[in-house]
Amino acid sequence: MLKKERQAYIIQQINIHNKVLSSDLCVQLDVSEDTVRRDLQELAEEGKLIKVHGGALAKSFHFTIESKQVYSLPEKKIIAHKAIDLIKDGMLVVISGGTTMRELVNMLPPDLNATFVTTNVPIALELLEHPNAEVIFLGNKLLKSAQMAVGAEVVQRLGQIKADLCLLGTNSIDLNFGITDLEWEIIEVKKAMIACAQKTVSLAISEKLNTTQRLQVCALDQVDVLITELDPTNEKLTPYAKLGLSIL
Amino acid sequence: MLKKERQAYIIQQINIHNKVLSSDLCVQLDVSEDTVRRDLQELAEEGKLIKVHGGALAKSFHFTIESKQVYSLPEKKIIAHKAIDLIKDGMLVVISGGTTMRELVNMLPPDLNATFVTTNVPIALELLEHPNAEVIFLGNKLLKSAQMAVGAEVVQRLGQIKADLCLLGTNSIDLNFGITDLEWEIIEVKKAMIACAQKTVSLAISEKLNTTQRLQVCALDQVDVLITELDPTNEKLTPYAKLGLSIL
DNA sequence: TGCGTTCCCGCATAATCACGCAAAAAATTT
DNA sequence: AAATTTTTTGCGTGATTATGCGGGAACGCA
Repeated sequence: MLKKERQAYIIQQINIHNKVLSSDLCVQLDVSEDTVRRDLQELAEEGKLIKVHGGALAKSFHFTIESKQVYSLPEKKIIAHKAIDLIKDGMLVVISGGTTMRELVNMLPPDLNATFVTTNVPIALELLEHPNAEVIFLGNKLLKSAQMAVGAEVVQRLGQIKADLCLLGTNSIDLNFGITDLEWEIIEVKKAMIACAQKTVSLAISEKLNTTQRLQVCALDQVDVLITELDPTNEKLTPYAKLGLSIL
Repeated sequence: MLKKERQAYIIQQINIHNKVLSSDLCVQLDVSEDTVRRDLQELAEEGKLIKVHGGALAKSFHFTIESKQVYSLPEKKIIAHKAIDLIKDGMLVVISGGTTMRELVNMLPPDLNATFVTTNVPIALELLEHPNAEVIFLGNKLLKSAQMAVGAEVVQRLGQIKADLCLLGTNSIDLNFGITDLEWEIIEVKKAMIACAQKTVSLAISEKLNTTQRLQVCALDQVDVLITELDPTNEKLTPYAKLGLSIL
């Protein structure tokens, strides 16, 4: 077996498992541990992996302490409060994820009698704490990064729903590109959410205004209401109002 | 398992729970307490956490925010530990709810590569924290009391699954009446879980032995393994062993 | 105060690593 | 095709690192 082949195999293994053990590799490749170690060292120098005692880790294997996002930002509370007024008794509400949404669910008036549809696990959990809310979770394979269910199954079942309201936590909103998001699987679900609801509401902190991500969820003409923590008369919002969005 | 991996896992646990216990970690990671302690010490020197007696705290730990983590009974840890040995790489595991199950999910070895199917929201959330587990949530209407999805939809989709293992949190188990539970909708789902799995494991604290509820989930002949916190040779368990159950 | 847990220290063991050297393999030149 | 150079590999040695265990000290709780 050629050296290049071996190293390619190592990279491949790293990509699959995010790690390799020297001891494993020297069995799989039928070479001595020294050779494996030299290979790993070379690959490490080329920046293709991180060498550690006993093996190597994927370059993407970095662990940082991300301080847990404080979800009691006052802005989010303001937004949540405004949005809650849109939810009336008897409504069927489709609700996405995000910390703002969690804040909203937490603040729901206890006597509200509404049905909520979500694919987001933490949101579902919060909703379960509500005494009167009926909760429908559309499940399937769960996406770790967003803690939500995604996939054709979810999209299809959203298509069978006629909702009154779609509450959309929004990462990025822009005059030209509309609402955008990071991951393909997420925008698929959000699209379906918007499509099934009579009225779509975008909840966004003002810092998310006029920012974009790679993938488009929908254009602004599909959004009916925009909620930020700002006063509706704020000049940052006037361009959005001119496009026909209701500002709250 | 590589040292860095272990430390990354510790950091992750800290990020999730704001704290870790050395005693927990050494079980989860399958290393001695000394090793855990040395890891914590290293990470503390790097400023990634705060070492305290018995474990460590997140750097951002606020004493005002007491994490509402339920104090878990040591019995449940023993049970969880026994059950984890049954889960092997590549398995498809159907898993019910309950605090014991949560303990189990929390203790899953980080390098385990398995797929989990559940209908329980808190369990799904815990599973999402696991670095390698694939999580499938079978959703539908959520039952507030059990924080799980129930209904024909769930049962039907469970019927489409061929699982290797069914881990069943058990409220009541009795020699005559088998496993019983409180609510109609729950037993429907549990029945389906048992039916779709090759092997059914009942996890029960010994105080649940020889108790009954109103509704039967299944007779004992459908249960393959019974796990309690007791020693398998304990006389309380011998009648169950005589019925053909494996006792762990 | 007393008891169980956790911690700290040193040591033993085993695994891993780094280095040099020589054999083997591959590539290059003659 | 033979000879020479270069690269690669395996092995031995000793250093380094990682881990577990025992014993005594320190800690925390009742």
